[in-house]
Amino acid sequence: VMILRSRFLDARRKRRNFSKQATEILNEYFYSHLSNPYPSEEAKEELAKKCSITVSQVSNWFGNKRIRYKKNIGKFQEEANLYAAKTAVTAAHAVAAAVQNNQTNSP
Amino acid sequence: LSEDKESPCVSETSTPTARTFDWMKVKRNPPKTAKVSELGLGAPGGLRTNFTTRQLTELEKEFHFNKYLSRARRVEIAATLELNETQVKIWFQNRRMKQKKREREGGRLPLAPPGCP
DNA sequence: GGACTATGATTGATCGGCAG
DNA sequence: GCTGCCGATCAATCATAGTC
Repeated sequence: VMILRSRFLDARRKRRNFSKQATEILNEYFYSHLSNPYPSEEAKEELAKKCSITVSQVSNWFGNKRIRYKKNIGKFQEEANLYAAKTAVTAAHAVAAAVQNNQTNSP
Repeated sequence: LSEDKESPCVSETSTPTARTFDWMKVKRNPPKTAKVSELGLGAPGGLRTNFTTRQLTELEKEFHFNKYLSRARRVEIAATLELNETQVKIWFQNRRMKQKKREREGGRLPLAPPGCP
């Protein structure tokens, strides 16, 4: 068990946390699709663009998120409720806007 | 990009937030990388093998020469490095994907080379 | 200053689908 | 049928960033 974990790979792992807003966007998607948090390739590209990160990073984020979430659902409960409420509000606004728009131009 | 069919895979619990969906229950079968027979290596029977630096170096060298392995070559390498043919096969598979990923992501976006502490 | 946690990346191996 | 490959994902681990 010689600790040969050097793995000739060191300089590669210079991690940098994502920006607050990028994490915000990713979490919004994750919790609003909690029943199936598997973004399509297209969705990943869009998220990557919005977050200013690569598609691979989006994949890594979702991979880690899914695993860690199911590993300890309780720990994410608070976060889940937070984003659930957030998306509910935006959804309500969308509906309101749609209704308004429907009234203004209905034949 | 915002459609979402409330999938038919829910499995219970009333609280709207604590529902458990099928993806949360997915469990992978443990690796079969255990030749429990012979070799008293006390192999539990399902552990992610840690490749040694020597093995990785050799595999990498071979990959540089051939992206794909012939059956014969695979057998040869597996024997030399004391690995399963499957492990060698999988390693090459993963290595190819890794290569593709790097090429495709070759040079783009996020760039912040020098100092920024 | 170091223990402890959060988080992004890596990677051996699995899963489902397709081709030969 | 069976086997290899691909693409996506899993699951465990690594190494660093952040917190206290």
